[in-house]
Amino acid sequence: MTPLILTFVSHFGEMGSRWGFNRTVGQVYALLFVSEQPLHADEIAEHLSFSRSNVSIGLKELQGWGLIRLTRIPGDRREYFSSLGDVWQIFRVVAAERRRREVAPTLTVLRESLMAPAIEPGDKYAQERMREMYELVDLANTWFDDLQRLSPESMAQLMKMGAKVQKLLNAKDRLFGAGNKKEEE
Amino acid sequence: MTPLILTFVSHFGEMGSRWGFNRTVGQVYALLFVSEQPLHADEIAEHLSFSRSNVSIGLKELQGWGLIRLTRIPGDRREYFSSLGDVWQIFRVVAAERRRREVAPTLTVLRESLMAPAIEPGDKYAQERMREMYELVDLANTWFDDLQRLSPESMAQLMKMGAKVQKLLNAKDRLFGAGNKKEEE
DNA sequence: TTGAGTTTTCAGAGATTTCTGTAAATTCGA
DNA sequence: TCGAATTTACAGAAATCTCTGAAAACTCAA
Repeated sequence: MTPLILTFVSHFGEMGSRWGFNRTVGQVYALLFVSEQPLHADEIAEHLSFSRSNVSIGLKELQGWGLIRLTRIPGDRREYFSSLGDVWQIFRVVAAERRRREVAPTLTVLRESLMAPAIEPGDKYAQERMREMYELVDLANTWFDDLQRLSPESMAQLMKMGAKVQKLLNAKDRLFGAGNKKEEE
Repeated sequence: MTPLILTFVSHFGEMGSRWGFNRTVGQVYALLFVSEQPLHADEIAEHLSFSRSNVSIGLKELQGWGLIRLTRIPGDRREYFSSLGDVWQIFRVVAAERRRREVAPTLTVLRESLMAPAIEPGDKYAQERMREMYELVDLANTWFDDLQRLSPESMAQLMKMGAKVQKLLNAKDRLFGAGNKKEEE
């Protein structure tokens, strides 16, 4: 590995834990991301100085995330892996997976807590706060889910607009009427 | 603690690790979030069966995040804490903090790697991939930063619109011309 | 300034997560 | 079916993270 790649790979190892996977997984992914050719497990283990089995587990997890692709090379029995090609697709996969792991369970608990009867004193206030949280998280979650259906081009356009989207919303209100809830939902 | 609150608090403990803080911190925050009155450290320690010092550290971290507020009650020397009132504000704080902790360091490493000369074979390809990643992460990061300046009302309006924002973008292009890059950047 | 009430610090115990090496399982050509 | 190449499972070692209890530090009224 070149020093340039080493820096990148190490950083991804450190950040990995913040992103929901461990150091090994982060480094394996980073290495595949910047590799022009697909790599097999032994190459990866050697480059990163990890045990072969550790790499094996990491590769399995990355396949679980859907972030790497298995490639077979004719005449070679080993399994070769490469990263997903398009960064937008990676973005989508990671966002979807994090929603599934971080957000969905919380929504379930909140929903169940809101359905439960408020028996003891304090429950009613607690449920009010939980409802606020539920509504916001649900809204944001659905929104991201919607957005990821947009093409990369549309996403980029929207993002570049940044807060100017506000102006567009105002313009829309002027044109079509702000009070028309049907239009919005 | 009532069973309802207990469920909520436990869940936040479990999820805490996914959200960048540990079980103690998650539970302390959850408890404060659903408490009508501010609580002091001993109450929290007793409710959650944590050691007093553990709670102290947790409270400090939450103050670091800016998620709780210290309230002094006249005639009582103890420090009382309460959660931020508005869920939108909480959302903003958490999003900003995660960008700072998770995204900013990655952008720095990527930027530095892109500035470095590509010496060895493979570096050039690696830098190409890093550039793609940098551009996307930077764009998304700036976008979130922009968005959080919107009022909760505007945010809610935007979110409820979901993918329909696409239509608005198309309408804008028809009205003002799609090729006008100046408008978009 | 004192001292009771309160908060913070921190070393080490305990728990959890990560990683390795070995062994078992799988795959596939012959 | 056999056996060589490869992948996977898993028990325990190593590393890391979390939590506690005791003691130090701080705060404020008297």
